[in-house]
Amino acid sequence: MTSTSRPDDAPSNDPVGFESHDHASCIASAIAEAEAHCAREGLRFTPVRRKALEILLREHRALGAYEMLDALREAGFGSQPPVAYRALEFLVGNGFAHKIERLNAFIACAHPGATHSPAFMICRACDSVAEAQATPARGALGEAARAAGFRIERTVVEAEGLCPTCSDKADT
Amino acid sequence: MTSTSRPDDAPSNDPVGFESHDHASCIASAIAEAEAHCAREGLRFTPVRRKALEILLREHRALGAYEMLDALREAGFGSQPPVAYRALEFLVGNGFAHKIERLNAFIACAHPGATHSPAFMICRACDSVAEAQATPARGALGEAARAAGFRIERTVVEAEGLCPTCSDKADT
DNA sequence: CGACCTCTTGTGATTACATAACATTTCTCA
DNA sequence: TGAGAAATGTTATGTAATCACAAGAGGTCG
Repeated sequence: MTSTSRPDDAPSNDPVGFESHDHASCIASAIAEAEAHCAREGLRFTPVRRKALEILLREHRALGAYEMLDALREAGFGSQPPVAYRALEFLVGNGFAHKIERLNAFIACAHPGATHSPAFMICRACDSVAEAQATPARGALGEAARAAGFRIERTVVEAEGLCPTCSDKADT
Repeated sequence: MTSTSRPDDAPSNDPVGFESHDHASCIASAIAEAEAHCAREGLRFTPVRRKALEILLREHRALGAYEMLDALREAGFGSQPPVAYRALEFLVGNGFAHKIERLNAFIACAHPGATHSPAFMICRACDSVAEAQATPARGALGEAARAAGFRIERTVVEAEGLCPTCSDKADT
Protein backbone atom coordinates (compact mmCIF):
# COMPACT_ATOMS: atom_id res chain seq x y z
CA MET A 1 0.00 0.00 0.00
CA THR A 2 1.37 3.41 -0.88
CA SER A 3 -0.74 5.52 1.41
CA THR A 4 -4.01 5.55 3.25
CA SER A 5 -4.11 9.24 3.99
CA ARG A 6 -5.88 12.12 2.38
CA PRO A 7 -4.49 15.63 2.01
CA ASP A 8 -4.94 17.60 5.18
CA ASP A 9 -7.35 20.01 3.57
CA ALA A 10 -9.69 17.42 2.12
CA PRO A 11 -13.16 17.69 3.62
CA SER A 12 -14.60 14.39 4.72
CA ASN A 13 -17.80 12.74 5.75
CA ASP A 14 -16.58 9.46 7.08
CA PRO A 15 -18.60 7.12 9.23
CA VAL A 16 -18.13 7.97 12.87
CA GLY A 17 -19.69 5.61 15.27
CA PHE A 18 -21.74 4.39 12.31
CA GLU A 19 -23.11 7.88 11.74
CA SER A 20 -21.89 10.51 9.34
CA HIS A 21 -20.57 13.88 10.33
CA ASP A 22 -17.97 16.35 9.27
CA HIS A 23 -15.13 16.13 11.69
CA ALA A 24 -12.80 18.83 10.46
CA SER A 25 -13.42 20.72 13.66
CA CYS A 26 -13.36 17.73 15.97
CA ILE A 27 -9.84 16.97 14.76
CA ALA A 28 -8.70 20.41 15.77
CA SER A 29 -10.37 20.27 19.13
CA ALA A 30 -9.04 16.80 19.90
CA ILE A 31 -5.52 17.96 19.11
CA ALA A 32 -6.01 21.01 21.30
CA GLU A 33 -7.26 18.84 24.13
CA ALA A 34 -4.28 16.55 23.84
CA GLU A 35 -1.96 19.51 23.84
CA ALA A 36 -3.55 20.95 26.94
CA HIS A 37 -3.46 17.60 28.69
CA CYS A 38 0.22 17.15 27.94
CA ALA A 39 1.01 20.65 29.15
CA ARG A 40 -0.80 19.95 32.41
CA GLU A 41 0.94 16.63 32.93
CA GLY A 42 4.38 17.68 31.82
CA LEU A 43 4.31 15.32 28.83
CA ARG A 44 6.06 16.14 25.61
CA PHE A 45 3.64 16.37 22.73
CA THR A 46 6.35 16.09 20.10
CA PRO A 47 5.91 16.40 16.32
CA VAL A 48 5.72 12.64 15.66
CA ARG A 49 3.20 12.14 18.41
CA ARG A 50 1.10 15.03 17.23
CA LYS A 51 1.25 13.84 13.65
CA ALA A 52 0.31 10.30 14.66
CA LEU A 53 -2.74 11.58 16.50
CA GLU A 54 -3.67 13.77 13.53
CA ILE A 55 -3.48 10.77 11.26
CA LEU A 56 -5.70 8.67 13.50
CA LEU A 57 -8.22 11.45 13.80
CA ARG A 58 -8.22 12.20 10.11
CA GLU A 59 -8.61 8.58 9.02
CA HIS A 60 -11.21 7.98 11.66
CA ARG A 61 -10.89 4.24 11.51
CA ALA A 62 -8.71 1.54 12.98
CA LEU A 63 -5.22 1.78 11.50
CA GLY A 64 -2.58 -0.95 11.58
CA ALA A 65 0.80 0.07 12.95
CA TYR A 66 2.34 -0.28 9.52
CA GLU A 67 -0.28 1.92 7.92
CA MET A 68 0.62 4.48 10.54
CA LEU A 69 4.26 3.97 9.74
CA ASP A 70 3.62 4.63 6.05
CA ALA A 71 1.76 7.82 6.85
CA LEU A 72 4.48 9.00 9.22
CA ARG A 73 7.18 8.30 6.68
CA GLU A 74 5.31 10.36 4.11
CA ALA A 75 5.18 13.14 6.65
CA GLY A 76 8.95 13.06 6.84
CA PHE A 77 9.53 10.96 9.93
CA GLY A 78 11.54 7.79 10.33
CA SER A 79 10.60 4.70 8.41
CA GLN A 80 11.29 1.89 10.85
CA PRO A 81 8.57 0.12 12.85
CA PRO A 82 9.58 1.48 16.26
CA VAL A 83 8.76 4.98 15.04
CA ALA A 84 5.11 4.04 14.70
CA TYR A 85 4.97 1.76 17.73
CA ARG A 86 6.47 4.36 20.02
CA ALA A 87 4.10 7.09 18.92
CA LEU A 88 1.16 4.74 19.30
CA GLU A 89 2.36 3.60 22.70
CA PHE A 90 2.40 7.21 23.85
CA LEU A 91 -1.08 7.91 22.52
CA VAL A 92 -2.56 4.75 23.99
CA GLY A 93 -0.76 5.19 27.29
CA ASN A 94 -2.20 8.64 27.71
CA GLY A 95 -5.70 7.83 26.61
CA PHE A 96 -5.62 9.64 23.26
CA ALA A 97 -6.03 6.41 21.34
CA HIS A 98 -6.98 2.79 21.87
CA LYS A 99 -5.77 -0.50 20.56
CA ILE A 100 -8.36 -2.81 19.03
CA GLU A 101 -7.00 -6.21 19.96
CA ARG A 102 -9.25 -8.06 17.59
CA LEU A 103 -7.82 -6.13 14.63
CA ASN A 104 -4.30 -5.48 15.85
CA ALA A 105 -5.05 -1.88 15.01
CA PHE A 106 -5.33 1.51 16.62
CA ILE A 107 -8.02 4.17 16.68
CA ALA A 108 -8.33 7.67 18.10
CA CYS A 109 -10.24 7.89 21.33
CA ALA A 110 -13.80 9.07 20.81
CA HIS A 111 -14.17 10.40 24.34
CA PRO A 112 -10.87 12.04 25.15
CA GLY A 113 -10.51 13.48 28.57
CA ALA A 114 -13.04 11.23 30.20
CA THR A 115 -11.53 8.52 32.32
CA HIS A 116 -13.11 5.48 30.85
CA SER A 117 -12.99 1.84 30.15
CA PRO A 118 -13.91 1.68 26.49
CA ALA A 119 -15.91 -0.93 24.63
CA PHE A 120 -15.91 -1.30 20.87
CA MET A 121 -18.30 -2.47 18.23
CA ILE A 122 -16.47 -3.81 15.22
CA CYS A 123 -18.22 -4.48 11.92
CA ARG A 124 -16.93 -7.70 10.41
CA ALA A 125 -18.03 -6.60 6.95
CA CYS A 126 -16.58 -3.10 6.64
CA ASP A 127 -14.23 -3.00 9.65
CA SER A 128 -15.73 0.21 10.95
CA VAL A 129 -15.39 0.67 14.68
CA ALA A 130 -17.57 2.55 17.16
CA GLU A 131 -16.59 3.30 20.71
CA ALA A 132 -18.95 2.98 23.64
CA GLN A 133 -18.64 2.94 27.38
CA ALA A 134 -18.29 -0.34 29.21
CA THR A 135 -18.81 -1.18 32.84
CA PRO A 136 -17.19 -4.58 32.87
CA ALA A 137 -16.34 -4.58 36.56
CA ARG A 138 -20.05 -4.73 37.22
CA GLY A 139 -21.87 -7.77 36.00
CA ALA A 140 -20.77 -11.35 35.69
CA LEU A 141 -17.09 -10.69 35.08
CA GLY A 142 -16.65 -8.44 38.08
CA GLU A 143 -18.38 -10.98 40.22
CA ALA A 144 -16.15 -13.78 38.98
CA ALA A 145 -13.08 -11.65 39.59
CA ARG A 146 -14.10 -10.89 43.15
CA ALA A 147 -14.85 -14.52 43.81
CA ALA A 148 -11.50 -15.61 42.39
CA GLY A 149 -9.51 -12.87 44.07
CA PHE A 150 -8.43 -11.45 40.74
CA ARG A 151 -7.52 -7.77 40.72
CA ILE A 152 -8.74 -6.21 37.46
CA GLU A 153 -6.60 -3.37 36.16
CA ARG A 154 -7.83 -3.04 32.63
CA THR A 155 -10.43 -4.63 30.41
CA VAL A 156 -10.76 -5.34 26.73
CA VAL A 157 -14.35 -5.39 25.54
CA GLU A 158 -14.90 -5.78 21.83
CA ALA A 159 -18.13 -6.80 20.16
CA GLU A 160 -17.98 -8.18 16.65
CA GLY A 161 -20.98 -8.09 14.37
CA LEU A 162 -22.68 -6.02 11.72
CA CYS A 163 -22.99 -2.26 11.73
CA PRO A 164 -26.38 -0.82 10.74
CA THR A 165 -25.30 -0.17 7.16
CA CYS A 166 -23.90 -3.63 6.52
CA SER A 167 -26.75 -5.19 8.42
CA ASP A 168 -29.24 -3.57 6.03
CA LYS A 169 -27.29 -4.76 3.03
CA ALA A 170 -27.25 -8.30 4.38
CA ASP A 171 -31.01 -8.33 4.86
CA THR A 172 -31.87 -7.48 1.27
CA MET B 1 12.14 -22.77 21.85
CA THR B 2 12.41 -26.52 21.57
CA SER B 3 9.27 -27.58 23.35
CA THR B 4 6.81 -26.56 25.98
CA SER B 5 5.21 -29.90 26.55
CA ARG B 6 5.66 -32.48 29.22
CA PRO B 7 5.55 -36.25 28.72
CA ASP B 8 2.02 -37.54 28.56
CA ASP B 9 2.36 -39.50 31.76
CA ALA B 10 3.69 -36.68 33.90
CA PRO B 11 1.29 -35.84 36.70
CA SER B 12 0.63 -32.14 37.13
CA ASN B 13 -0.82 -29.67 39.52
CA ASP B 14 -1.02 -26.61 37.38
CA PRO B 15 -3.02 -23.54 38.21
CA VAL B 16 -6.50 -23.81 36.80
CA GLY B 17 -8.60 -20.77 37.11
CA PHE B 18 -6.03 -19.69 39.68
CA GLU B 19 -6.68 -22.76 41.78
CA SER B 20 -4.75 -25.97 41.87
CA HIS B 21 -6.12 -29.32 40.96
CA ASP B 22 -5.01 -32.49 39.34
CA HIS B 23 -6.51 -32.59 35.93
CA ALA B 24 -5.44 -35.94 34.64
CA SER B 25 -9.05 -37.00 34.61
CA CYS B 26 -10.46 -33.77 33.27
CA ILE B 27 -8.26 -34.14 30.21
CA ALA B 28 -9.75 -37.51 29.49
CA SER B 29 -13.29 -36.35 30.02
CA ALA B 30 -12.82 -33.24 27.88
CA ILE B 31 -11.48 -35.36 25.05
CA ALA B 32 -14.38 -37.75 25.44
CA GLU B 33 -16.84 -34.86 25.36
CA ALA B 34 -15.25 -33.48 22.22
CA GLU B 35 -15.38 -36.87 20.62
CA ALA B 36 -19.03 -37.29 21.45
CA HIS B 37 -19.85 -33.83 20.22
CA CYS B 38 -18.11 -34.43 16.91
CA ALA B 39 -19.89 -37.73 16.46
CA ARG B 40 -23.25 -36.04 17.05
CA GLU B 41 -22.49 -33.20 14.66
CA GLY B 42 -20.84 -35.24 11.95
CA LEU B 43 -17.49 -33.54 12.49
CA ARG B 44 -14.22 -35.29 11.96
CA PHE B 45 -12.17 -35.45 15.13
CA THR B 46 -8.96 -36.35 13.31
CA PRO B 47 -5.60 -37.22 14.90
CA VAL B 48 -4.09 -33.72 14.58
CA ARG B 49 -7.18 -32.13 16.04
CA ARG B 50 -7.32 -34.57 18.89
CA LYS B 51 -3.65 -34.13 19.60
CA ALA B 52 -3.97 -30.35 19.52
CA LEU B 53 -6.77 -30.46 22.05
CA GLU B 54 -4.77 -32.84 24.22
CA ILE B 55 -1.86 -30.45 24.17
CA LEU B 56 -4.01 -27.50 25.17
CA LEU B 57 -5.61 -29.48 27.96
CA ARG B 58 -2.34 -30.85 29.22
CA GLU B 59 -0.56 -27.50 29.23
CA HIS B 60 -3.56 -25.82 30.74
CA ARG B 61 -2.43 -22.36 29.79
CA ALA B 62 -2.59 -20.07 26.80
CA LEU B 63 -0.37 -21.44 24.05
CA GLY B 64 0.91 -19.51 21.06
CA ALA B 65 0.26 -21.05 17.67
CA TYR B 66 3.95 -21.74 17.20
CA GLU B 67 4.23 -23.45 20.56
CA MET B 68 1.39 -25.62 19.40
CA LEU B 69 3.18 -26.20 16.13
CA ASP B 70 6.31 -27.32 17.97
CA ALA B 71 4.30 -29.74 20.05
CA LEU B 72 2.47 -31.12 17.03
CA ARG B 73 5.71 -31.60 15.14
CA GLU B 74 7.14 -33.54 18.05
CA ALA B 75 4.07 -35.71 17.90
CA GLY B 76 4.86 -36.51 14.29
CA PHE B 77 2.61 -34.12 12.44
CA GLY B 78 3.52 -31.54 9.84
CA SER B 79 5.87 -28.75 10.75
CA GLN B 80 4.47 -25.79 8.88
CA PRO B 81 2.30 -23.04 10.45
CA PRO B 82 -0.95 -23.97 8.72
CA VAL B 83 -0.88 -27.31 10.50
CA ALA B 84 -1.26 -25.57 13.84
CA TYR B 85 -3.57 -22.84 12.65
CA ARG B 86 -5.98 -25.25 11.04
CA ALA B 87 -6.20 -27.45 14.08
CA LEU B 88 -6.74 -24.42 16.29
CA GLU B 89 -9.34 -23.03 13.93
CA PHE B 90 -11.27 -26.26 14.21
CA LEU B 91 -11.08 -26.30 17.99
CA VAL B 92 -12.07 -22.66 18.34
CA GLY B 93 -14.79 -22.93 15.73
CA ASN B 94 -16.40 -25.78 17.60
CA GLY B 95 -16.07 -24.34 21.05
CA PHE B 96 -13.37 -26.69 22.32
CA ALA B 97 -10.89 -23.85 22.68
CA HIS B 98 -10.76 -20.08 22.73
CA LYS B 99 -8.41 -17.51 21.36
CA ILE B 100 -7.10 -14.95 23.83
CA GLU B 101 -6.81 -11.86 21.63
CA ARG B 102 -4.72 -9.99 24.11
CA LEU B 103 -2.06 -12.70 24.05
CA ASN B 104 -2.43 -13.98 20.51
CA ALA B 105 -2.71 -17.36 22.13
CA PHE B 106 -5.11 -20.24 22.54
CA ILE B 107 -6.50 -22.09 25.53
CA ALA B 108 -8.75 -25.08 26.04
CA CYS B 109 -12.32 -24.24 26.90
CA ALA B 110 -13.05 -24.57 30.60
CA HIS B 111 -16.77 -25.13 30.11
CA PRO B 112 -17.07 -27.35 27.08
CA GLY B 113 -20.53 -28.20 25.97
CA ALA B 114 -22.16 -25.14 27.43
CA THR B 115 -23.10 -22.54 24.88
CA HIS B 116 -21.37 -19.54 26.23
CA SER B 117 -19.82 -16.22 25.65
CA PRO B 118 -16.59 -16.49 27.59
CA ALA B 119 -14.72 -13.85 29.54
CA PHE B 120 -11.12 -14.20 30.61
CA MET B 121 -8.97 -12.97 33.45
CA ILE B 122 -5.36 -12.69 32.40
CA CYS B 123 -2.57 -12.20 34.91
CA ARG B 124 -0.05 -9.73 33.56
CA ALA B 125 2.65 -11.12 35.83
CA CYS B 126 2.46 -14.86 35.22
CA ASP B 127 0.22 -15.00 32.12
CA SER B 128 -2.14 -17.45 33.73
CA VAL B 129 -5.68 -17.32 32.38
CA ALA B 130 -9.00 -18.14 33.99
CA GLU B 131 -12.27 -18.44 32.14
CA ALA B 132 -15.54 -17.02 33.41
CA GLN B 133 -18.97 -16.38 31.98
CA ALA B 134 -19.77 -13.01 30.50
CA THR B 135 -23.10 -11.43 29.73
CA PRO B 136 -21.90 -8.58 27.60
CA ALA B 137 -25.13 -8.13 25.68
CA ARG B 138 -26.65 -7.00 28.93
CA GLY B 139 -25.24 -3.86 30.45
CA ALA B 140 -23.81 -0.76 28.88
CA LEU B 141 -22.45 -2.38 25.74
CA GLY B 142 -25.69 -4.09 24.83
CA GLU B 143 -27.54 -0.87 25.34
CA ALA B 144 -25.12 1.05 23.13
CA ALA B 145 -25.44 -1.62 20.45
CA ARG B 146 -29.21 -1.48 20.46
CA ALA B 147 -29.13 2.31 20.31
CA ALA B 148 -26.69 2.28 17.41
CA GLY B 149 -28.42 -0.51 15.54
CA PHE B 150 -25.36 -2.72 15.80
CA ARG B 151 -25.99 -6.46 15.60
CA ILE B 152 -23.66 -8.24 18.01
CA GLU B 153 -22.56 -11.70 16.91
CA ARG B 154 -19.65 -12.37 19.19
CA THR B 155 -17.87 -10.62 22.01
CA VAL B 156 -14.32 -10.53 23.28
CA VAL B 157 -14.10 -9.84 27.00
CA GLU B 158 -10.67 -9.99 28.55
CA ALA B 159 -9.70 -8.53 31.90
CA GLU B 160 -6.05 -7.89 32.58
CA GLY B 161 -4.68 -7.65 36.08
CA LEU B 162 -3.14 -9.70 38.84
CA CYS B 163 -4.13 -13.20 39.82
CA PRO B 164 -4.43 -13.94 43.55
CA THR B 165 -0.95 -15.46 43.74
CA CYS B 166 0.84 -12.62 42.00
CA SER B 167 -1.29 -10.09 43.81
CA ASP B 168 -0.08 -11.47 47.15
CA LYS B 169 3.51 -11.33 46.02
CA ALA B 170 3.10 -7.71 44.94
CA ASP B 171 1.70 -6.71 48.32
CA THR B 172 4.65 -7.95 50.34
C1' DC C 1 28.30 28.57 30.32
C1' DG C 2 28.78 23.66 30.08
C1' DA C 3 28.82 19.10 32.16
C1' DC C 4 25.38 15.92 33.09
C1' DC C 5 21.16 13.41 32.97
C1' DT C 6 16.88 11.97 30.91
C1' DC C 7 13.84 11.45 27.36
C1' DT C 8 13.17 10.96 22.56
C1' DT C 9 14.24 9.75 17.85
C1' DG C 10 16.41 7.05 14.09
C1' DT C 11 18.10 2.79 12.21
C1' DG C 12 19.40 -2.11 11.41
C1' DA C 13 18.27 -6.54 12.58
C1' DT C 14 15.47 -10.00 14.29
C1' DT C 15 11.53 -12.40 16.25
C1' DA C 16 6.69 -13.60 16.41
C1' DC C 17 2.14 -14.21 14.32
C1' DA C 18 -0.76 -15.41 10.32
C1' DT C 19 -2.35 -16.57 5.62
C1' DA C 20 -2.19 -17.57 0.34
C1' DA C 21 -1.72 -20.95 -2.94
C1' DC C 22 -1.36 -25.45 -4.54
C1' DA C 23 -0.40 -30.59 -4.71
C1' DT C 24 -1.74 -34.85 -2.49
C1' DT C 25 -4.25 -37.86 0.32
C1' DT C 26 -8.34 -39.44 2.86
C1' DC C 27 -13.06 -39.82 3.68
C1' DT C 28 -17.98 -40.03 2.35
C1' DC C 29 -21.65 -41.46 -0.08
C1' DA C 30 -24.36 -42.05 -4.11
C1' DT D 1 -16.13 -47.87 -7.21
C1' DG D 2 -15.77 -43.55 -8.69
C1' DA D 3 -16.76 -38.51 -8.07
C1' DG D 4 -16.77 -34.76 -4.96
C1' DA D 5 -15.71 -32.83 -0.54
C1' DA D 6 -12.79 -32.42 3.27
C1' DA D 7 -8.37 -32.68 5.38
C1' DT D 8 -3.34 -32.65 5.30
C1' DG D 9 1.25 -31.28 3.90
C1' DT D 10 4.54 -27.97 1.94
C1' DT D 11 6.50 -23.68 -0.09
C1' DA D 12 6.34 -19.09 0.09
C1' DT D 13 5.00 -14.74 1.63
C1' DG D 14 2.69 -11.21 4.22
C1' DT D 15 1.82 -8.75 8.56
C1' DA D 16 2.75 -7.43 13.42
C1' DA D 17 6.00 -6.41 17.12
C1' DT D 18 10.36 -6.06 19.62
C1' DC D 19 15.57 -5.75 20.62
C1' DA D 20 19.70 -3.27 20.75
C1' DC D 21 22.34 0.60 20.06
C1' DA D 22 23.80 5.19 18.35
C1' DA D 23 22.68 9.97 18.08
C1' DG D 24 20.07 14.14 19.12
C1' DA D 25 17.02 17.43 21.93
C1' DG D 26 15.76 19.43 26.41
C1' DG D 27 16.14 20.35 30.80
C1' DT D 28 18.88 21.35 35.43
C1' DC D 29 22.30 22.61 38.47
C1' DG D 30 27.15 23.45 39.55
